[in-house]
Amino acid sequence: MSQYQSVKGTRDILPEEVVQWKYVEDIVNTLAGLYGFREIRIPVFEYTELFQRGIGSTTDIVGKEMYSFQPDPNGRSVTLRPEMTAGVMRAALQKNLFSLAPVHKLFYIGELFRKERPQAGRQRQFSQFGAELLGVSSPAAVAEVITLMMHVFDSLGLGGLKLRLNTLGDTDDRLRYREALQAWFSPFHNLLDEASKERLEKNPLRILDSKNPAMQELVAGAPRLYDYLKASSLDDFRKVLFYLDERSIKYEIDHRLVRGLDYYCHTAFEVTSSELGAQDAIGGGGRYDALARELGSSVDVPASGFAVGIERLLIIMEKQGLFATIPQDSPTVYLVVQDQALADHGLSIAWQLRRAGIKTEIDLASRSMKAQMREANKVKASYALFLGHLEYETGQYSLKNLVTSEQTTLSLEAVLHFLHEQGQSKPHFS
RNA sequence: GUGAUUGUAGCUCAGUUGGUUAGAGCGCCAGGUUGUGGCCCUGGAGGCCGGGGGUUCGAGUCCCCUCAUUCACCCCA
Repeated sequence: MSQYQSVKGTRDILPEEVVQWKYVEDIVNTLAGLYGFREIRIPVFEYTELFQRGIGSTTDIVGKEMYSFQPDPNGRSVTLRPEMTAGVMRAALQKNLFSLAPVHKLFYIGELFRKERPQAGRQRQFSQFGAELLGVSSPAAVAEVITLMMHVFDSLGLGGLKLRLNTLGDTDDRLRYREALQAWFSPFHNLLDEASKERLEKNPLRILDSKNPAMQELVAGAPRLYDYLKASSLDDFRKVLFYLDERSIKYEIDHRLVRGLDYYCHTAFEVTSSELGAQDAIGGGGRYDALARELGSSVDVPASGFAVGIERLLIIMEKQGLFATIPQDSPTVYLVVQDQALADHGLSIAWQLRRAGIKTEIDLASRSMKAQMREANKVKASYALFLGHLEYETGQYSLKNLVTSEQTTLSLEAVLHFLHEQGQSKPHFS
């Protein structure tokens, strides 16, 4: 064990795993593009107030999970981003994107930081991809965002996911419901657990999705937000469901689904997987019409978005054996050099092959031919190209197909030609 | 922040009621004749048994502390 180890809740992604990450990222890039979303990259840290305003000071994220610090003695407090939405909206407002066009469709892939106790599927540094559709208040926008998210899951081949939806109504609806909830819970004040008591004051809706069985029992009899929705809110939600039905996207309606962030309104959704253990949410999102105003915008910017946890996604893919289909990035040629005397010549040939766009591996440690062959086999090279003294003198090289074990003797030009014919060369810079 | 769990070679783990030089499999390295892999065989390197203190003639094995890990609660991706 080395003296230093990675910080609690962080981990290294080694090359074998990076392949998996890129595979996922490629699909995200492709599909987001297919739906007309363009990538945005924003800073990993922001002024702390952005998150306090944007996410809500009553949330756990802001209350106890942020990594905040002062960049200099007189500086304002800054915070490592614990989520993306607030930052994306900030960027859009700061850059006046809405004066260029009323609608912006953005997606992102990036790392987030929350100071939580690590456990299965939860780390202090983790990654999400997500999309934000800004400037559209139609239920079509949420449907669009959900559809993209589910399309990604589908393309990756994930099975056994459950999409749950709820509607939180608009501000009026929630205000009236909030009062109704407080009135209903008040007589049971003594039965509430610590967290719920606090929520009763600050954000009674959050009592609804408590995991505490005792609370759930209590909640079962509580009034439903659904019954407090005005007609237009109800229509909005029904329209979302209509779109999902039309696209054959399966879902469940869950009246207790509230979501932890204050900025949501109308449709909220969450996707869970039974493969994940206790932290079973792989993605979620919803509509957040009030966020822009909250951040000081002078105009309304209705918005919808989702975020998906990449580490959790990869856990599911691993468990479902979905990595087998990822193509291996193995070399085409392993150049086997007889001995030290030919090492420099070997390097020269390797360089020529690479210039020709042929993925070539060579042993820089001058090990025995046997060792080189074992290595060639281990890295799954397609061919071994032998450079011995005979080849050096005659200019005729032995090329061995490592799958069929067939071996032929060719000039270097013929080797290049042959590999090009085989489609083994790739586009390159020259 | 709370609770529980585990901590022996790079990895996965054995290590009996505390008793001599701490083991296996995989991986790694090198060989198995003269320039060639996968299988097989042989050999080798690699462990202050997480760290500190204590009990004991003697501790990987018992006790305490500490650090780390993992899982769960809270909450979220």
